[in-house]
Amino acid sequence: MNLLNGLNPEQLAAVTLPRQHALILAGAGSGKTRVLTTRIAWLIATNQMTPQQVLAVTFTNKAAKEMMARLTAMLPINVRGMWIGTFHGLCNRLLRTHYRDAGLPQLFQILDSSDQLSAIKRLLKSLNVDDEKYPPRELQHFINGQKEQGLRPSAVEAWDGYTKKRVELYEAYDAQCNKEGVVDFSELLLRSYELLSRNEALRRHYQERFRYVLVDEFQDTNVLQYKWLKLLTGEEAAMFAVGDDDQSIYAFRGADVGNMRDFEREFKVANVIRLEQNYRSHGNILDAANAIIKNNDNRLGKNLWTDAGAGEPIRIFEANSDLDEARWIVEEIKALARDGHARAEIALLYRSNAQSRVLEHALFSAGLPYRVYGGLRFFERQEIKHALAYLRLIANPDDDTSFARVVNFPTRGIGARSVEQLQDAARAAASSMFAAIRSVAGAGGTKLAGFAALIGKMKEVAHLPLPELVEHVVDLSGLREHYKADKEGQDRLANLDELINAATSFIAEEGVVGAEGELSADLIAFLAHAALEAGEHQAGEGDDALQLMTTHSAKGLEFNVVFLSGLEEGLFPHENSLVERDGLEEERRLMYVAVTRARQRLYVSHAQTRMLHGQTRYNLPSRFIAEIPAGLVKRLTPKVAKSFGVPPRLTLEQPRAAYASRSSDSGYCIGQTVRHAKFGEGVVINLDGSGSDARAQINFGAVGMKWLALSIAKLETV
DNA sequence: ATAGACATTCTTTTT
DNA sequence: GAATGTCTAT
Repeated sequence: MNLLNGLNPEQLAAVTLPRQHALILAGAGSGKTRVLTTRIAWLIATNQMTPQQVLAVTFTNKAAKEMMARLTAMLPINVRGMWIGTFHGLCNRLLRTHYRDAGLPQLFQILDSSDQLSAIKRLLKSLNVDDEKYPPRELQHFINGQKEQGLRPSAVEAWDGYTKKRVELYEAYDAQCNKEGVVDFSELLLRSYELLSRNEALRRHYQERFRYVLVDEFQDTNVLQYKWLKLLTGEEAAMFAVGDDDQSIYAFRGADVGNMRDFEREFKVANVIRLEQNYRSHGNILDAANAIIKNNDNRLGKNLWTDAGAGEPIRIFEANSDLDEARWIVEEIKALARDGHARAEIALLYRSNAQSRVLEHALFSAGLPYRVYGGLRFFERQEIKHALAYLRLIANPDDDTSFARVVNFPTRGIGARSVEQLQDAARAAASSMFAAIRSVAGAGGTKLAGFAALIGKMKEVAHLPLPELVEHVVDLSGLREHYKADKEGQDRLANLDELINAATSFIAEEGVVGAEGELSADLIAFLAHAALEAGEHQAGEGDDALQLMTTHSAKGLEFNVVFLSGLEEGLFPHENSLVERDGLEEERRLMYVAVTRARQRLYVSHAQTRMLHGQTRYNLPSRFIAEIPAGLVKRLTPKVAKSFGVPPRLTLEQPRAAYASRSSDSGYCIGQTVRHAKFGEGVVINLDGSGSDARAQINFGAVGMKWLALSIAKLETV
């Protein structure tokens, strides 16, 4: 059968496995996605199952899409109706179908992480809880952590008062969500898990339906996801789990590699298939990756090999500063481009998003086109979130998070005072803020009624096709006018137009056909889409641009050339990881993932000094560099060694003249006395940045030491 | 009620 | 360096 052509023996064994539980340990670049999709295609093509009988779960929308695209290419089937998707996407589908049984309103809305955070802040405020003692972020982490283990408040073990209080808050948070008809990400999972475990008929239905359950990136599943999979697999279906323990890099958000061992044991997996032949990288790169990961103790064990040649050595570069590093990368890229490398085949990877700035700056000045992945997503931009909040209120006026977001944006004379009154009224009536509007009297009440009328007006056009509805909402809400008046609002205006486009293409791609209700089903689907797929909705997709991203988001991708920058202690491995349990091992796996992204050439660089959080840091080279065998390495020295001069380090021993030169453009110099309206007299002890970014550290004596932005702080010279 | 000035805080990774 | 929060002047 030609589907199976070109598979190696292990891949073939995995693809054609009989209907039994299986664990596939798939190393980086070993053709994991191919195995997964070919297996589905093979099972269908050989009539072992119908397309309806498969459940395939991935972590990212990208992976799900790719799977569907490949399947379409292999088989003449319509993948639209198949249960292939992310955990969250599939749970959403489940809950939309069985909303009543799940105890949810039909039009429940999904909170993304930032919505969740503001919901928590609102909760703490309404309960008068000290947010110093219970930081919202920390509480969010706590709540999600419990949910990801499948624990409702009543099931959480709390021994100390602090935890008890947090559990209480968890309970109150859940109550608030229920009242408002919203669910957060982890709730999607937990809610559908509970739905299926409590409702026997429903569980049977799905267990009988799915004969094959396939899971991608199994090493990234958390406890709840594993339980969810177990439930759906039931007694009859066979679970096919593909994963790589060496690429487990999401423990920080609850992923539990232990699931791989548990799965093997609990499902009595008879044979574990290892895919160890790598089709991606040259030998040296693979050897380096193997050497690095060998330093981890907790491994299931596996060694990648390739029959491609050794290839090029790994190039290591030490820069004086982060700026230097960026400029060096630019020079190398220019040289690569001259040799005919496509820019899109070159990736710049870094550990944390903050590091992209310097690189972007250097690329921009050099006129090299680039594309940054991650960072601010389209649906996370404030103007988009505002527009979506209006749309959500149309669907569900009880969504207080959305309500609070836009009740006074654009400003319409409803201040903090009125909102507070409204919140009190809502609490007294145990209703949503929207429902409590009528009970607020006075001027504030009139304004609020006006807002309610505005939402009402939007509802009147809700039957229109989605793109038109969005357009009306953008206009009626006053968002368009507001950003038009804002001199820096042009980008935001463009994004709002882009939202209308997004609605158009959403309808074209996955529009619900013929839905003619008072509220379009398209709207609900679109809102879910916006929350679940924050979206790679970025320009420049097709261009030949350099690829910039974090090492995390590079997982699953590959490039001919990879630059791995900022390989410094404290940065990579990240300093926070050193105090976390098994943190260093996770960092090392991340390094392993990063290295194995490269096909032909790998650069590794680090800098002696780096600006971070507005401070200069002096970092040692990362321990991971030392873990690469010397025989695989070529150390590079700058071609024009002295041309990238770094400013001299400031030390007390240096003569005053050194300071004078640094200070020239800010108008201040070190040692100068200044007066601040509030802090009084002080002495400049350090200067930093230039132009509008210039800052000064000033010692105000008894008042203390302050860093002030010179463009903002009004300083008098004395 | 609102806008703007300013300080403080918090920085890993993200479905 | 950003994003958020707080304070002050209008």
